[in-house]
Amino acid sequence: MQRCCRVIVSQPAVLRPHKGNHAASRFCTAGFELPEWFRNPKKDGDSFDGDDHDKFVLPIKSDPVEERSHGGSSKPLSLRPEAASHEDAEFEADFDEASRILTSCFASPEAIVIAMDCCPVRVSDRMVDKILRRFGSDWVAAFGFFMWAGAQEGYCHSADSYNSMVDILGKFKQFDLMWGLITQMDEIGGLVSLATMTKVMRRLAGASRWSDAIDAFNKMDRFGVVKDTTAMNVLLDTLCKERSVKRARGAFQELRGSVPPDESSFNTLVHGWCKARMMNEARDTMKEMEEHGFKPSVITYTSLIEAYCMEKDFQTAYAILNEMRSKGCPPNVITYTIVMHALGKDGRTQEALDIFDKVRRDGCAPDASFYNSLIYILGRAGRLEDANSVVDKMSSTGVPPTVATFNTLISAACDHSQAENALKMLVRMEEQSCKPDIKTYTPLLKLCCKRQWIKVLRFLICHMFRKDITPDFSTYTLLVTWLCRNGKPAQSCLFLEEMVLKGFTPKKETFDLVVEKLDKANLHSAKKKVQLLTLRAAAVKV
DNA sequence: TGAAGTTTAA
Repeated sequence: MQRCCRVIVSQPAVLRPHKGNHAASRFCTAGFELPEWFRNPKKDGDSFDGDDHDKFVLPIKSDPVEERSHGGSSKPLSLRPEAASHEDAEFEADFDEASRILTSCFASPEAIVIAMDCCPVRVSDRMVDKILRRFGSDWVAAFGFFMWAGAQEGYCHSADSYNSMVDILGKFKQFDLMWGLITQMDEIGGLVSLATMTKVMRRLAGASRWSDAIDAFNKMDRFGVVKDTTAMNVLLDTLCKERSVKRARGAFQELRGSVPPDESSFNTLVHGWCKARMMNEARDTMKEMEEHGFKPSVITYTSLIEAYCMEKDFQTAYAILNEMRSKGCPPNVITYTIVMHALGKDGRTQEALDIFDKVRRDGCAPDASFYNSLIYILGRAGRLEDANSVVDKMSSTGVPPTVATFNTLISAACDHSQAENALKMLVRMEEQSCKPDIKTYTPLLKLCCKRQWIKVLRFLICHMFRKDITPDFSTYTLLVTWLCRNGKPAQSCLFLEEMVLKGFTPKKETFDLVVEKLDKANLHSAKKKVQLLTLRAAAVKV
């Protein structure tokens, strides 16, 4: 078992929110306005880069730039909108306190339990849910809190909380701990459900432990979860999505005697073959499907079309579209989205836009994903104005923009160096109560690294934290590598440290790059630190 | 997150 995987090293304050939350408040006001220094980066000699070349920490006491932009008012900015009620205020205060403790560095979940014992935080389902969401990328913190909460008098974890925790442990490959939790859920009685086992199977397969995923399916009736068609389909889908369609077929052949397949079982397999570009097998499965009395549906054909689109074989894709129409199984928005998107990606912009007319001719209503794809294509083609006007069209046709809409626009703006427009989009999201996700920030973070806008970067990370979004593995990798490549090895190093502390294992190339750049910059002590981290990360991996 | 589609990214 791998409990004490974290080591105590000095905490890089890259994401340190304690005191932290309050530091965040200076950046992230309730209404979220762009700071003055962002709008006028060069004013008063202030640049995006700003200060803090090596000390890349959140401002704790005061930030003159921020104060200036708010008229130097001494009133501290509030962290969040006024709490709706007294209970809400108490909840938020407790949440901040728990969050503060969890953000300190602990060697093990047990150490967190001890630390938490000294604090008077009130536990509730809501609290556990929010903590697990915020610390979903820090399994030691999440699990420590979870254990502590479970031991509080008068409180029992809900099945949902258990499931979230199972998922987090699985995400970090803490499979022993994960199974321990499942046993606990089973002992309490009736808490293990298909939802739980779905997470288990997906995380195991995601870690390339396909046979363990199949074993998990096989033994799930021991926990009172029925091995029915729905459950089998989850297993098949998991194996297909996690790069093992052959194992999916194997499992299917073994199970079909005891579990009756349905239309989705076959569609799942067809899709699996298509994703693996094994078209003969896909066609064979379609035949088999018909022998079982299931006619191939829009879903089946759409999978085929997608595979041909990925191959850029648009001729065949068009031929299948016609075949579908003639067979009385007309394509739908999803089918068209796939074709349009692939055309756009291939640079065939006009042909892609023609699909829009086809959709209307076929009388099928565009949905948000379809529009999002259209926006993506326009953005890629540099037609940002047009892309923005699609959003207006969406709203006018009763299809509200989604996170992906904004993310696509932000990404397009960043790609065309329109940083301010991208940032304004964040404001628009806030205005429209559209919750950002990690994909919202990635292009912005990358742009900041490229431009060496350390201050904006810090601002964004703060903003993310307030939204309960923490960098994932690829975001950390992006931050580390792009900062390194752009002459900010010291800051890059801090993110690398943070990344390891959160339980992520950076790739060897990432370490090598940082060491190389630190060396070139004569930052020897930082280099030594990174070399130590490399060893520790390797130890964690075992 | 999951029987098909959109946004990040090396």
